[in-house]
Amino acid sequence: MLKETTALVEDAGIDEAYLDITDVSLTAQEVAARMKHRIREETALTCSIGIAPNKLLAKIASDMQKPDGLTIISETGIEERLAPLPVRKIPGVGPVTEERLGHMGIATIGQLASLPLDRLVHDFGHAHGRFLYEAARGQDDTPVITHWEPKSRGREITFQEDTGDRQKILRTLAALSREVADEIAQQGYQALTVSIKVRFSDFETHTRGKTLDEATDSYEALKRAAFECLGRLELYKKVRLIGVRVGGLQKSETQ
DNA sequence: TCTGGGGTCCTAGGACCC
DNA sequence: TCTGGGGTCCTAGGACCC
Repeated sequence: MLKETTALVEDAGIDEAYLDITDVSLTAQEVAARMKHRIREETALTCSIGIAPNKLLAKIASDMQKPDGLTIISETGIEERLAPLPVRKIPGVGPVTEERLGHMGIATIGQLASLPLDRLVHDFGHAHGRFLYEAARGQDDTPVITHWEPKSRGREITFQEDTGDRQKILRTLAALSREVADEIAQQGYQALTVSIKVRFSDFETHTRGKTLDEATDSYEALKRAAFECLGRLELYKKVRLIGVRVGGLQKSETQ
């Protein structure tokens, strides 16, 4: 349905999307009204829409009036609109970053915008520091992405009861490997890396990974690598969760 | 708030090569 | 032989998003 408006749609999860309506002849308000109408008609659900010059601001805007909202952030006065909002309103600022900023006396986006770039890069690393600096100013030049290739595929499962039963863990790991192998094979991918994840009953989490000699979608090969990874972890506590993930996905050349 | 499952991206250290 | 710098790959862990 969204594509009737523009082909530039980025799928952002099961119930979110970004639309680039730069070249749509309707006004943003008209687009929003039509979308709300159609969504209500077809699903009986409301939705919240944010309209802004970029994705970051559109996302923030969409969150500003939650159910059934429509919020527009225009080119002018962006920093003034953002300044009073809590830093947590920035998508990409989670509980950890919020807490760290809090210790620095930074609670709002306006306060964040007062910090120099080098301070943020020093404290948060190159990418995240720069991201925070730009986000505080409402800057975001990332495009609406209409298509991308998957980078990894995984399966994980939490045991009904924490377990120390190694055979059970191995059986589960094999089953998960089977599911992952089948899925990538069916989707026409081969994987170059395999990693496993183990979470203990106290939530302590460890991963082990291995890069293969060549990409594969073979269950046996992926399972073997997963087992080898597990062998490099000492299971000294009961296990709550086990997972397998394959990465370095490449399109299979066969057919 | 927690703590289920599927993802992405980043960082840091070490190995290795030129 | 020693020293150094830069680049890339691998691995483990963590933050964050839906």
